[in-house]
Amino acid sequence: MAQIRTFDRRRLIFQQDDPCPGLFIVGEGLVKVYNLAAGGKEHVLHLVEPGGTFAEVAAIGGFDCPASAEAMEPTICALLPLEPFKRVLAEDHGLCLGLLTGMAKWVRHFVGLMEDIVLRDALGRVAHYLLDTSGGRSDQIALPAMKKDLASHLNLTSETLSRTLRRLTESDLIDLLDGRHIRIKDAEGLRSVADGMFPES
Amino acid sequence: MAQIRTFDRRRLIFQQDDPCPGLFIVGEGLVKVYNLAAGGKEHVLHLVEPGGTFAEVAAIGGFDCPASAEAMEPTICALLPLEPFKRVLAEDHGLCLGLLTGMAKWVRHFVGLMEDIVLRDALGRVAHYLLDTSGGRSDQIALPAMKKDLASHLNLTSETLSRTLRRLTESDLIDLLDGRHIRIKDAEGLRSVADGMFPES
DNA sequence: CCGCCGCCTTGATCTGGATCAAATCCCCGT
DNA sequence: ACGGGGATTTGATCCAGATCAAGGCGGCGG
Repeated sequence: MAQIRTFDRRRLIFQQDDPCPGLFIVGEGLVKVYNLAAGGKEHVLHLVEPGGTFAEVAAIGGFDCPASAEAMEPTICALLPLEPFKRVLAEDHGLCLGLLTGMAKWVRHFVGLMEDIVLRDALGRVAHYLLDTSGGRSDQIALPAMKKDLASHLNLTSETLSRTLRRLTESDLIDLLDGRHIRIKDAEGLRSVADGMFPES
Repeated sequence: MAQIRTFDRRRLIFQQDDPCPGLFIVGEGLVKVYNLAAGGKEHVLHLVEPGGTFAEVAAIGGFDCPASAEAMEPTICALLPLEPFKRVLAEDHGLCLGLLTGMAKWVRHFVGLMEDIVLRDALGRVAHYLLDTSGGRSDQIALPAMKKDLASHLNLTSETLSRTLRRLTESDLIDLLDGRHIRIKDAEGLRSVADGMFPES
């Protein structure tokens, strides 16, 4: 029922205000979902990794795409077109319930991002992002994308992100392993920075 | 099946991290849904007028309240407690579909707010808010709440909101009728300010 | 292996909006 | 009407983070 779609690196998948083509599920690669301001500034709403979906909200709500999407790496997606999706949705109550709770979780995550941007300063945002991304699982974090895109996600410039990571390193809260990997040295301390404390050193 | 609940002015309805009591529907009054930062700064997520609902997301997703809610005026709500709500939801496919599209619209509105906060400056945010609130219907706008709460919703201070409204007035784009009412004089011009143009005068 | 181009870091400066500080205004209860 | 307390306006100053400006560092194609 679904189609397979492949996209080269830097390929635009859809643009803001395009009619919604359906529900995408990422199989491989990385997709950046973002908005553009009049002046050209970009805000990265969501970085979608394999297993994630995008364009669900527009597909369900029946309106045009509220953002643009671009493949950041060679990417393979399954696309479930709008009509069959709506048909299945109208029949399958279990699916409907599942989507509802999935959407609720997604909204909550999104409210969290908004809170970060509005209520935390740069240091707090980065600290909170690192804790969230590590998931408490491991103290080893692989950044999902280029730093400039992470910075945009957190509504920072890449310069500020760079300086902020340096500050956290100098306070012995994290280690910068290489450009793409970070180790959390002091999760406790990082948590207090995320909650507005000033790092000691 | 639902209970009626009344709240005095300034009465806290629930706090962030409380277990979700269920789905609220406002009958009369005004409810402020907001988050607090560590340092005490407040962000108004949503101002709920009669006919609106709140706490839906937590009720559906089954997690704790992601924000706090306070009655801004004497307020009457219907509260549909969690258990009966879940029971109905599990049985009624039509309701489930309705909630799903309602939630999608809400997410979209919310993405719009995020876009505003991240991609527009103070002038653009206020101009866009005024256009959105008028709905193109009438050129007469009744502000739903105190200016300091509107300012917080747009991630501004009340001082900046005040100055911004003055600038728009001096550019002949709006008229300040009284503390609670604004008339749009030049919707065209306001739109271009919202899209990043500098007001002429 | 080399060269190039784009990302990342670091430093210097600038600025929009926050913060601090007064007046006023306005609503509401007495 | 009167008084009081919070809301709003207005002015002066401050500051976190943006912007501007160089280097430095990879990674990839040839």
